Amino acid sequence: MTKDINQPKYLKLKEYLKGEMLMGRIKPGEQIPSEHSLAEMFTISRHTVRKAVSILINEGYLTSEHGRGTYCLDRSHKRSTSRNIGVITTYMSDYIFPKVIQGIDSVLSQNGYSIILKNTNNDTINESNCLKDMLEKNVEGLIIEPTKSALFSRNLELFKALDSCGIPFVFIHGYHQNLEDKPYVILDDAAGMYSAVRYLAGLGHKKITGIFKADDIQGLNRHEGYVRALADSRISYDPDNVILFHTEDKEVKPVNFIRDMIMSGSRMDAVVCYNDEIAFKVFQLVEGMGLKVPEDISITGFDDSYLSENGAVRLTSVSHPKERLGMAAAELLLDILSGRNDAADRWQQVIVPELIIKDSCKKRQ
Amino acid sequence: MTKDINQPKYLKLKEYLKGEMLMGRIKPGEQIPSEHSLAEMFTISRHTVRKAVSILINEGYLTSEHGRGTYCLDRSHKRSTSRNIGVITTYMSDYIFPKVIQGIDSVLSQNGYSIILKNTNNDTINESNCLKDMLEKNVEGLIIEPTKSALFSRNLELFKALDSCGIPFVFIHGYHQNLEDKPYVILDDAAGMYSAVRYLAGLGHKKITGIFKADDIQGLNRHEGYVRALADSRISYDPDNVILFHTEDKEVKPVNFIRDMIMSGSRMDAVVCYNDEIAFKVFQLVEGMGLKVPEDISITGFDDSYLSENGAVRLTSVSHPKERLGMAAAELLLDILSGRNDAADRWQQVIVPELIIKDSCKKRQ
DNA sequence: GGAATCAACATGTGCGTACAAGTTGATCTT
DNA sequence: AAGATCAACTTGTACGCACATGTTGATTCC
Repeated sequence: MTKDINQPKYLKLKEYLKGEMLMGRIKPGEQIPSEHSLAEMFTISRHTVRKAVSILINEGYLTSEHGRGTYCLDRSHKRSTSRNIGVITTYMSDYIFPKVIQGIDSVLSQNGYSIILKNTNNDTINESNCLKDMLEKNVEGLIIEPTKSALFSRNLELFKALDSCGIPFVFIHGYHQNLEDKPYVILDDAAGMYSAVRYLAGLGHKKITGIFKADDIQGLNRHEGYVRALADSRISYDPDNVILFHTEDKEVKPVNFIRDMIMSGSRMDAVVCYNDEIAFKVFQLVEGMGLKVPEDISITGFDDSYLSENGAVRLTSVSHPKERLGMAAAELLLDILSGRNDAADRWQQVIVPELIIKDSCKKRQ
Repeated sequence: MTKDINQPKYLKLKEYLKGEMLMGRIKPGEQIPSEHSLAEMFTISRHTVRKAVSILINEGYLTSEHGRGTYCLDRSHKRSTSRNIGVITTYMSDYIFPKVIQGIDSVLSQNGYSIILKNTNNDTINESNCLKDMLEKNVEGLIIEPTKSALFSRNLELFKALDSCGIPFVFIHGYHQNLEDKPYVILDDAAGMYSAVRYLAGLGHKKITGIFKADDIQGLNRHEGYVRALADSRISYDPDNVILFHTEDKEVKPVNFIRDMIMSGSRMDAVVCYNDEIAFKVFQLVEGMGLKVPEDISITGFDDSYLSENGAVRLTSVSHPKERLGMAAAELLLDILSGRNDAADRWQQVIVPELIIKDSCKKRQ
């Protein structure tokens, strides 16, 4: 090991900095002196400092942040360079998915990443296969809409495998209850449903039927908001007035239930629905039975989708910032990837939706 | 994916050089122009050239030898069986995209492939970047919805590069006119529009306004079907009765035109629209002006999307087997990949759509 | 007390220059 | 003809300057 005294200056500086880091005198996360001060310290030009630093950035020792400074990186695991991010959704419908994926793509593609897309069709076994595929494909990170998130995840081992491979992941829309300490970006579903029910109560409605999805956490949270809003409105909770459905019977159970309730003569004042898809089905059913919305029955949806906008009656719905949600998840993942886990207070992001009042609710006569 | 036109100069040069190499205009082993001459060619400083070159050296594209020159490296060892298929669409909207991607995914995932998804936002420059990305990511094949397919493709070299890398691709929805010998799966757009116009003529309508997109081949073909149907119905073609629009003015031009025509007193009997999005906009405009659909004006859409189903009046539209189209493209690509190109007679698939008659057209009094 | 502003400082981009040092091929010398 | 020399090219190192752009925290203003 000959220490060539005639090394170029930029190599000398590079070796010095690398040595400081390898010996632990500069620790991961720590800021190194600014380019200007390094230039002064070594009596070389800033240009030469930048050359030394750029090599160390390329070798994965440093990272620099515009306007802030240059920082020592954690080199415990070497980075892969596939520049691919896996995205696992539950569905690829025209309902929420397109805008969310647009948001994700706009951020990722701008940062040179590509999306590998998979969907589970809300089936736990498919989720397991998707995760295995992603592990094989050496993606650099994952954005996951959890499947059947109301239940404890059966794929816990696979998520742990992601951890041990150093592949970070961000949940979107919800999270598994046994993975609640992981990063996620979700809506405040309870608050959204709360505002819808409070609004209907304020219009004088007493018998407010609720339709909720029972196999994902969004459904449970929306139900919780429903319960809280009833209590705060001094309306007693009636289990017979609540319909819980699963993915498998979403096409039939809600409408059958509402039809039976109306035909048996016990008509409700209003229906709050898990989402616009259900609300739209209920709307079509009610109008098909000769009743008028909102004159006879008020209806609210959730997600503020095209279904709430394009129909014969515009549905009052709870907003869903779909694109923003996707962008937030992508940005969070990129932050984690770049080692900026100082953003621990941004790991769990909850976006509060708003009630968008349109034409499907009316004061009770 | 927004393509920043204000890229730094060194990035522009980097992208240029990378593109030349990916397209095979600079071959492995070949020497690139000297730093001095590149600086002259791009009227930038040598310093900036060096910055661009140093990035490409780091990425493994180039190697430089002191005193001799800088040379293109062989990147062939990068290729392997990734089990990834690239999918490039024009948009990621909720309109047609979700069902097409569902169809593609259902076939590909069943065969163990994953989708790498990108979209061009119907911008040729973005298409170029998407193709370059895909070349780098060693996908095994590509499904491409062409961008601005009415024009000759400006990315011919990149498509040729795909060929020379042995990466097969299938066009969907349309094809570039200078790539018409490549495999594709498309709709018979002319036949679809023909049936809509013939139907309206059969209802007694004489003045049938047509709205067509002029920058993709679907629009041109639908226009052609319109022209043929008028001729076969013995209605003379009136250029003032036809509106052509581009991606960039789709939001304003069609509706403004129709509004002006109605306000100037020259009302049309019927409007055939490029797609349901336009038809829905026209529908909202017409009703907003106090006219009734279909009593006063008949309207047809195209694509048989949710927009034709959920509105106050169900729009008569031309079917679009979105999911089947995606599946057909994926199956064709898999056939080509497995070497079954004996199916040369299946390389160009044209699916004939049908007119779906609903409630937005009526016999002329 | 909170919002807006701004100066100081960080990195990023880009130009100019100069000279060092390795390679090549033509020319000169013997 | 063989070897030395040298001019003309290449890339490598190093300096200087200017301005753009992003971040931060102190200050000011309402």
